[in-house]
Amino acid sequence: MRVTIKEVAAAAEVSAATVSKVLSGRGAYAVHALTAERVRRVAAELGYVPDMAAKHLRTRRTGQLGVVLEAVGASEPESLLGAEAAQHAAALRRTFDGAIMAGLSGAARERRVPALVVYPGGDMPARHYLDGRVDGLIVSCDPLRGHALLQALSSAPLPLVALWTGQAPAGVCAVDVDHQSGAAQATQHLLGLGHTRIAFYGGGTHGGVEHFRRREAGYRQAMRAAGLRPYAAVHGGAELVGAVRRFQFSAVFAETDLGAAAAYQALSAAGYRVPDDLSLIGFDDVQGAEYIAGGLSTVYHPAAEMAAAGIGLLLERCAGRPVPPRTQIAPRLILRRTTRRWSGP
Amino acid sequence: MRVTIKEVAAAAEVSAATVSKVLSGRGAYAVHALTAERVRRVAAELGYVPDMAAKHLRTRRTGQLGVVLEAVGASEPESLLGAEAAQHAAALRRTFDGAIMAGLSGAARERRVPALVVYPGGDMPARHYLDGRVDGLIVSCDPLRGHALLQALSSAPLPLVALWTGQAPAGVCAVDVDHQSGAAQATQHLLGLGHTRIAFYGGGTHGGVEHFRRREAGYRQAMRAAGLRPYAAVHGGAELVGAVRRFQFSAVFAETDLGAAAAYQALSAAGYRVPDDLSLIGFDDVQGAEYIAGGLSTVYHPAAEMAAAGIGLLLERCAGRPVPPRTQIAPRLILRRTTRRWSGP
DNA sequence: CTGTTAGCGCATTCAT
DNA sequence: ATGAATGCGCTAACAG
Repeated sequence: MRVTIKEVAAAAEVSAATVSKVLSGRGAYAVHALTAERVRRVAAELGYVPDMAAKHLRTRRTGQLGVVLEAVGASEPESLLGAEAAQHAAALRRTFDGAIMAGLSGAARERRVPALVVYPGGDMPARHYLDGRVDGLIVSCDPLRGHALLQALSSAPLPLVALWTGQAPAGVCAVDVDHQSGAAQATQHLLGLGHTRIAFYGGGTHGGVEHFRRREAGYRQAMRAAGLRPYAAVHGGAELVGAVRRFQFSAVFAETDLGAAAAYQALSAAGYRVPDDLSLIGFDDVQGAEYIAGGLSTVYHPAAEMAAAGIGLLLERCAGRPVPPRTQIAPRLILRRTTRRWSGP
Repeated sequence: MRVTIKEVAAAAEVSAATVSKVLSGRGAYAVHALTAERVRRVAAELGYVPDMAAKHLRTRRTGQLGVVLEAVGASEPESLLGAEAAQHAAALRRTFDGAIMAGLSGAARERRVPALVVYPGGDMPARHYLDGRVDGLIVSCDPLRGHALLQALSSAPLPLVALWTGQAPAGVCAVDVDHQSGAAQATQHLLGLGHTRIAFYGGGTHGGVEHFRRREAGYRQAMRAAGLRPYAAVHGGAELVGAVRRFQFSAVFAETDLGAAAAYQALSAAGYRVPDDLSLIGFDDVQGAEYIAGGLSTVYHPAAEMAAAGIGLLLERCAGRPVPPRTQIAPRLILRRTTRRWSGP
């Protein structure tokens, strides 16, 4: 059987309350230094480990955070996305969920809060997060879906932080990557290289998704800021090749790295060289980006940083402190070998 | 305040004990059908949610599983791997952690067990998993490290399942991908295509790592089974090009997809065409593999399936049932466009 | 500074 | 078939 606080108390010849004060009180209670020292020593000798279940019951706090990963383990993506896009999206989401977990890991470990990963199953309503298991919830929304899950969860009287979204329900703290700024940075880099005829490659299946809309908005914003008229998004390899011919594009900004890889394949097949004939830049810095098109320049997608920020915010909220309702994490440019100064036609 | 079992009891005009029997007893107690029905209805009306902390304290079981991700959030990889390899490894691990989480997700959600993700921090010894938070532990070992963590954890009197390893300490259930079989499949595929001069590309920084050793073993096994003498592993782009010249290789099996991407770059730069001059096959099916070398044929790495199997095994152990000490998950070949029948020199 | 008392919400005897 | 009593291990008041 496990050793309890009582046994420690007996061995240290103090009361259980004193042991509790020493071992768990945040210094709020005054205990004689020698007594405290003795208690600690005895506890260590006995291998005492406080029982969390009992502590939780008493304090009504678990110190655990719930992580709701909408993306990972999503069950019916096909119906929303179409089969081929679904496979694509699944791989991407896994990657980002990995980054999310990494970000949570760093932040949560630093602060010593375990994260309880709960999965939004069909029949697992919001109430199930209210069973006293967690002190707060961090929700990694699937940008490819709506906000239904978030909506459902937001009715819960728990501190809530939403990841991957800029527009959370009232009372929910939203954290997102600043897609627009990232896209603007990419476009500005191309502009700074002397390109003016810059294509935006994207807008296909993802059409209505917030993130991709904002990437396109970043492109348009940067173009306009440079006094240029943005081009309409082009999607599909054949269409891109056609558009390059028609508009004499000297650069392509693809809304994702995988899009950039597809663009590169189409362009190469059509005889264009990157970066000699065309500069190419992506978004995400996915694993392997270094091998796309001989080393894809891209925008690093700070998913892990976003997750870490989310944990920080959630803990603030759990502590009852106010937090900003919206936070944006800025991506940054990663320059490799697919962009080059424009040297004329 | 939350509604407790007592309030439900009062509203349903029964005792708290009866409510407990109805709502949580596994049918072991006899309760009149009508009473039970009334209790359930009242509970639903009141929005009663059982308090987990209290339940855990009473039953000494949490229904939660601990997930220890050694890879994600690993803190000092550089010292073990060297800087450039570390970056490489970090990206890879994030991907696989994503897959792990996806696998856990599917399995755990299905069985309605939340997973508590805990991070192996420097000062978080095995005892910390013994505080009654979890019923069992699933440990995703970092193949690039040793078994130190697993060793430390295995002293805990908790059901333990180790992922990513074939050689767990006694009493620990080990689950791994069958790297050797995967590598043998890849090599056999090449052999079936008529290739006999097949290079194994790998063995660099990863030299001593179990997984990569087993991939090489798979290659050697398949070669020998075909009556051929395996070649020594070659590592590095320049070395590969030299070896291709010297040994007249017609095919290359790379121990990882990223290795295949690097091999492809070196080979292309040296004027070799894939698959016209050389067939190429990788291992992992990483995200973007479809864009490597125009569509890399590779071995799918069933990380998610492994994780799912691990959860299943852990739950069996938690239930006290016996489980096989070792489980191997078979990878499968994914054929894309980098392998071709050998048509002579 | 320390000990005593009193639950937290629930599941489980044992009566009835 | 149901209810009263008991305690899981711990912490928070309060009294000394």
